[in-house]
Amino acid sequence: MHPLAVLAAHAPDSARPVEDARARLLQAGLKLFAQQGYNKTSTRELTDAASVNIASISYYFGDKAGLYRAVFSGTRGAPEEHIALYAGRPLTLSQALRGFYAGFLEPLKQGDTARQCIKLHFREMLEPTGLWAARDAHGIKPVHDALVALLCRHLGLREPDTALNRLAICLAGLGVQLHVCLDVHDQLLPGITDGAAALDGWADQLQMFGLAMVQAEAQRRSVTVHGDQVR
Amino acid sequence: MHPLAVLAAHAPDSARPVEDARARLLQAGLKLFAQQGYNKTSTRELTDAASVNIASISYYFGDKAGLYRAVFSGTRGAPEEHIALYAGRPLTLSQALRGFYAGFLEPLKQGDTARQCIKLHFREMLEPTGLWAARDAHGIKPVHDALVALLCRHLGLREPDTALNRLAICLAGLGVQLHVCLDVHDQLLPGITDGAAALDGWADQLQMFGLAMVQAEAQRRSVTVHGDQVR
DNA sequence: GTCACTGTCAAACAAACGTTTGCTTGGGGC
DNA sequence: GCCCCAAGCAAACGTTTGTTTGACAGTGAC
Repeated sequence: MHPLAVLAAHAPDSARPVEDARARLLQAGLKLFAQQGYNKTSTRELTDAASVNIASISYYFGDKAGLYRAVFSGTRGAPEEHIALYAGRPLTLSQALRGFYAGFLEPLKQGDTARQCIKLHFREMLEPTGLWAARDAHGIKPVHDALVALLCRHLGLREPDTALNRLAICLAGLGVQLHVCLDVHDQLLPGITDGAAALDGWADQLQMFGLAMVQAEAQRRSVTVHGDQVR
Repeated sequence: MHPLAVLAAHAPDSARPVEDARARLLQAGLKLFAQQGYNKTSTRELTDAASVNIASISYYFGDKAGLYRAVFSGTRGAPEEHIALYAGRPLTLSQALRGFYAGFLEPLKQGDTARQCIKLHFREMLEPTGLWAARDAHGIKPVHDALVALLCRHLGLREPDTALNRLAICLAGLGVQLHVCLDVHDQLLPGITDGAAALDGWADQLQMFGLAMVQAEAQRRSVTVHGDQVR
């Protein structure tokens, strides 16, 4: 190909990229790191996807780890953290659970970016790179504690015991599993998490299941949870 | 160090290894692949852990992928597959769920090897290497189908619908999440999955929660599941 | 003794990796 | 004119990756 043909082909390109190389790198980083993890993503793969030179990573972020940190910092918090909004308020258990699971489902309603952010967070949670300093800042413990406090209040306990901790783990697990196994589910039953209607169905059912689990635990303790009822 | 010192240090070593290099490689492979995945595990790391020469991988298994396949083939099936034993038999729903979750918990009662086998299976399920040919042979779909069939029978349905599929996903999800988040849980609440007594507690509670979820779904459909009761 | 075979070893291999270098470009300030 | 500086580029750097090589020691058969 004639050298000038390249310039000609790139001519309309130079009008398009209002977003600079830095932004494109962050975008490609989010996509690729979420898709295939940190180690499996090479620097050349990143710069090719972003259509920038290899040296740009060093130029803008110091190194590959710097890019990862920048990508991770730019993402919103994990979905479970919605619980903080509901745990402290005088809502019924049913309402609190609704909000809890809505936090998990909301990112699925939005675009690819939101999905990728969540995927990256779960990746970091299940297999820490060590690059993201926050030991528990991306919030497993505080979320669990909030959930435990909520359950204690509704079950009339002063202190959580082992069984209540297991209940909290299982309640959160329903939401976690939804994201972790997302690809598996979609391959097993295509479209089971696609569309707003399907996600609303999930919200209804998760809320119902969560409530049923709490009430089963309450019944085991011979305690009644007032204000709610398995419909 | 004097060259002969190495020989002297290795002298008692040559008496120890009744297990040959091949077996040690398989052992190290299971441990490291389960711990840190395929890509993060280098060949030198493997041969160092197995105390064999680098060339041994090529000699015994052809290449690194061959070693991985050999390791994976040597592991027992995933824990969920116990459901096949319970789904077809005329047990109560409660008994079937007991058996289902027992399948998840049993490997935790056994030694490190069993834990590593399970970890490797979940790794392959959530993030396929592509080296293990079996697309669904390590059994997500058949397990789901068996669970769905079981639920259909107990809920009096001819054909599964979306809500029932979601129920099956959530039931299995409780068991899956237990393994996937094992390290997270142990860091959050140390010892929550340690010891036979704790695992029996998990079995009781998972069975109870599973039953509660099924019955909540039955109630929503205005159907009664006879023979079982949320205790 | 010689041959073939098995197993192990240090050394080297090409390829891919993350990173750095030195140079060029384009535009604004003086 | 000049200098400066952000931005981008091809090329190379040194390391690590997975793999292969050729030599060496041990063993049993003939």
